[in-house]
Amino acid sequence: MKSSQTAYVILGLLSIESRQSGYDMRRTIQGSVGYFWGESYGQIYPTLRRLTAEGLITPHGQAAKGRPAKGRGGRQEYSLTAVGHARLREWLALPYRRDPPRDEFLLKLFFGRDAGPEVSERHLREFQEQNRRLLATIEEIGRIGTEKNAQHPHFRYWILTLEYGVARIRAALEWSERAMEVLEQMESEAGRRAGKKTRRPAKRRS
Amino acid sequence: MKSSQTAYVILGLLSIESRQSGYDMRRTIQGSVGYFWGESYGQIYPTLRRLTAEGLITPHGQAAKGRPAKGRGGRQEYSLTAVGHARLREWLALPYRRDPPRDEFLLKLFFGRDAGPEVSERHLREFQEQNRRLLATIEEIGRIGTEKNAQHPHFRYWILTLEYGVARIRAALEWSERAMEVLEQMESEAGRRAGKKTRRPAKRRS
DNA sequence: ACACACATGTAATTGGTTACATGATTTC
DNA sequence: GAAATCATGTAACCAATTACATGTGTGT
Repeated sequence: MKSSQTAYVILGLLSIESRQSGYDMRRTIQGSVGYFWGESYGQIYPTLRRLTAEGLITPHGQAAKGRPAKGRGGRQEYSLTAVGHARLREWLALPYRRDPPRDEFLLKLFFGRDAGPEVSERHLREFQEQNRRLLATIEEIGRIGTEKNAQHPHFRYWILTLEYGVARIRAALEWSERAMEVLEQMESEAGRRAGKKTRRPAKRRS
Repeated sequence: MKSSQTAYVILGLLSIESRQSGYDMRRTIQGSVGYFWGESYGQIYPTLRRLTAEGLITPHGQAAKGRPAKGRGGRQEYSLTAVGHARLREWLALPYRRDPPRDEFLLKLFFGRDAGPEVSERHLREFQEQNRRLLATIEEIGRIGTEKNAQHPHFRYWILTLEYGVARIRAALEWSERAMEVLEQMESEAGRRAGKKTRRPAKRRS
């Protein structure tokens, strides 16, 4: 009845392309919505079963009877049923729920003064690198997607989400430049206060 | 030993201001880091106990012996211990972990074509309103914070996080303007294809 | 008298990650 | 024949939300 978000990702993916296995889905997710959504196998496989039991998707081929059938041949593909498709559309029309925000980077920055500016600076640098990598990834996704899917009816929705990702990351990077200056400023102040020998605030012990 | 993030929020809050109760903390969180962090009572109170047991915080006053002591007088305040403070600093120095991203708004937009542009437009409009409200909130937090805390040693870290929030939201709003145009464009195309009588794509039933 | 804000907590449930286990097939 | 990749799954754990339960003091 009340399906998790994972279920809808699966339905959505199958609505775009039939005959995907759990393994496929995970890879598709990483290569398309990866920058704003993630799923683990531990979540995908059980959900696949549940959706099958509920009749929202159907397995293909000999249909999963008997043992799990491991190994490369053990591949089990699924497709959407009409019911599943209807269910997806229902869900799409429902207001999205915004999940409680949790950003540990910001949390550490917020409490950062206790650790001294060098620590925050380190986190910030990591943040920048991460965002640059992410930007590269998104742009790559966009490039590949445009090459081979420009005709696809979903295409325009896809670029919308991509563009949002790009906008968000660019904003983060711009902010991070300014933030870095602030932190460097604070460090040099701390250094001056501490005298010439060390630029560390006195606190440090071994 | 391995403490949840909630534990560190508590330690952090107490490092800034002592003698807070669980109730206080929740309100403080909402009024300061609320736009990037949330906590529920169901998480705070158990954690408070655990942290007390581990000696990272101490209860004040008659110290929590006997019954829970409900009602307005039942207020139990806590402060950081030296160990707790050390632990906070340790955690601050550790690399932040980035939690798996999950944005249902983007997910629905990504799969949006199945529901037609009107649906996505509705979500987008909600998204805009939400972000405008959030922007107002953050700016309010910033205003109040600047008025009464400009001297506070943590102040510069706080504005950094606030500014990030503002930057992120502004980017979201700018993007949303462009996105709205795209969706409207799609709608008018769909309307044209469907003839003069209705501007809805044929799909609709009921 | 009533509503509201203060104040603390528990139980049930969910949603999810991580680590593990297994094994086939391709490629080098 | 070793390593990488394809492929499926389970068990243990954990973090967190939600809904509930309880009760006091203050302001109108």
